[in-house]
Amino acid sequence: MQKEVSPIKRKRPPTLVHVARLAGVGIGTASRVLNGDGYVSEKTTARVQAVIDDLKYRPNEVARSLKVRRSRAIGLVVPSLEDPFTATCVQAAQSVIRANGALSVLTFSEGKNEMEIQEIDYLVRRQVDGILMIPRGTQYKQLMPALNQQIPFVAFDQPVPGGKVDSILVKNKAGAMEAVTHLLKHGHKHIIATNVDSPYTIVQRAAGYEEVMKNAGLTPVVAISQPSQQAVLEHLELWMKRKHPPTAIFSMNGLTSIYLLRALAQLKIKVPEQMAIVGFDDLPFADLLANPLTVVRQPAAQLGARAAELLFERIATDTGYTSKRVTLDVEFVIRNSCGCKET
Amino acid sequence: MQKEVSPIKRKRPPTLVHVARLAGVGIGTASRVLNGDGYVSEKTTARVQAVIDDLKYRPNEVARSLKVRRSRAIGLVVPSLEDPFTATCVQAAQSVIRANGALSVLTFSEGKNEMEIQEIDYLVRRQVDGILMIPRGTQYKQLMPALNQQIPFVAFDQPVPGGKVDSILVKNKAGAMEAVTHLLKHGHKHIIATNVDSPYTIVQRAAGYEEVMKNAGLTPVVAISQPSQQAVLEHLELWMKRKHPPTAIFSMNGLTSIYLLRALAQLKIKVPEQMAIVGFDDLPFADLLANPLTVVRQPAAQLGARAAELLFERIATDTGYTSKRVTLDVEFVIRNSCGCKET
DNA sequence: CTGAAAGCGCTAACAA
DNA sequence: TTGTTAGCGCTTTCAG
Repeated sequence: MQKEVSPIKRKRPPTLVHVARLAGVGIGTASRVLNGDGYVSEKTTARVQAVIDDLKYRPNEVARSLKVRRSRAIGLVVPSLEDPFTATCVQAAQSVIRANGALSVLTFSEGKNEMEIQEIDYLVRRQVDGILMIPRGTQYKQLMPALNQQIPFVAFDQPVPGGKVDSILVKNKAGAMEAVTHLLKHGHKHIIATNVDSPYTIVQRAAGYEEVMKNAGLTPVVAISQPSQQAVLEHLELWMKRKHPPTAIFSMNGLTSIYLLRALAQLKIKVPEQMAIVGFDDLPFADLLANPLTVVRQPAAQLGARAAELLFERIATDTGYTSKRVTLDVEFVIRNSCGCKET
Repeated sequence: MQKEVSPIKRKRPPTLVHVARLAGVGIGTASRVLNGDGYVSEKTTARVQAVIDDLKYRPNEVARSLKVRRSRAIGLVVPSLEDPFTATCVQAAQSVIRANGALSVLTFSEGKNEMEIQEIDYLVRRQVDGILMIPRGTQYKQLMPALNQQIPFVAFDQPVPGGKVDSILVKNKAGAMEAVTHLLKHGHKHIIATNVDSPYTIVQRAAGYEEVMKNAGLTPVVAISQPSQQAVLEHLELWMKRKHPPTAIFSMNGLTSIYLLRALAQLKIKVPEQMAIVGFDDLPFADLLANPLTVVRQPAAQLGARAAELLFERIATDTGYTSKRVTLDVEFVIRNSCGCKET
């Protein structure tokens, strides 16, 4: 008899063997009624089922996973839940994961490259059936070794550069162009684009901004600050001291918009009279802000859901790695920080 | 030889057996170097390690879990990530879970009782080592059968009524009392308390409200609306038509505050001049709102972290079920929706 | 120090 | 239809 070593003294839960014995059938038969497949006579089924109910038997999914070499678990790695945008994506992804009978294993990368690979590695050891991730710097060459067991993978929000990886993205550049064009219509000449960080999506948005500015014969200015309230404030003060201070700002993500709005309030710069703002990424209660923000809204829920769906498709067909790219439309939501009257 | 049945055609990743064979050692020895325990000579260790690196071998955690009967996974069930409060709790809990070398399995109950039990049942089958949950109606009698394998369990934000369950809570009643007392100081006589839902926490807050009102010789009015913008608006319209319309509202949770602020804006009721507001639960950008909200702030991150810590403590000591209750302090944050000048 | 062997709980042949 | 058997990949005695 095996001696109990762990500090866990609880008695062991019933197994299929117990069920089979009590029902007076073979373990194979018990398994069959459990899974509802194979041929089992009605009476046997009933008898086994009775024992299962009686014992409150719960099949051990870990054992099942080991045997069938599929865990029915999906790994989900995102930078953090701080950004409501991410929370929405995760929630939507989890719904489709759960609907597929799988469970989602949630992990955070803090947007750090090392953590991204480390977490993937961890998930691979846990034998997840697939991984969904918002990458923030992971390159194809780093991803592949981590995925050496050839686990289906889908990136969303940002792609993994350098190789064949499926990704679900939004129209970053087009959205940015629409935003900046709108500002142009309001007659602004000195528009700067800013952000607190500069991953892929921001680069795309900045490109859209630059293109529109150049086409209009204006000089684009992209300013990236440190991600802190203080840094954004200082940055803003500097800009205002210039010969031609900006009259409009294109804020390239949600968090940046927040910092900016605070900084503007501190410097008592009126929005939109003294400074027009258009942001990329909507905020939860943007309509209730002192300056209702005009934004390019990303379809966050759709993004997460589509990513999960694509992953399951890959798992089902086992198509190996492809580089399918789905690009979702964004929506321009006019409130009044851009100078438009509120509707 | 086993025929491959699943649609998965990928070749199987290396196992410990492969490692052992290639290193010319026994499988037990390979396992020992893998886990760094037991006595293994330096040279053997080196040899095995070399093969591991070479093969890019990744230990199969599922097999390990089955063998040692511990999964190093913690189940996390929350209503949804919609509320930023929950997102913060989850994020904090995940951090301590990950720091303990475990992974977190995230699941949503949508606040529905059936789903809560169903998800727990599911997690139990997956052999999680413990469960962390924000219960929304689950009773002790329902929880226990679901947990029949005696898995450590900690509730947070809300307790599980009717039995011995550890829980981490916040001072709902005291916080509410502070909020209402503050409103009283501003001279209000007609203060109503409202919410869009009425689970445990709200009942506690309402109790605090009622106590303060009664002590002040005033009549408490608790109004619960349907959880929709429209319903809240209609409710508000009705109140305003009364003989003595409220001059102040105690909004008992974050989402309700949002709905209320919108309704107030639509009816063009000025905050705080015509209507003072104090909310329970802070909002992410409450300071940037048109009416910076005075709130009772809950220590969301601490709540999630403490819950996870308590769970690991229970797992380590396997103390069985107790009914430890930790009650965290809340913080009263004065902005200006209550009538105070902004600082 | 190291190898062999016995399972963890379950599924999927394969016989009966 | 049903019972038996052989593992899934790993840890942990138990001998050597």
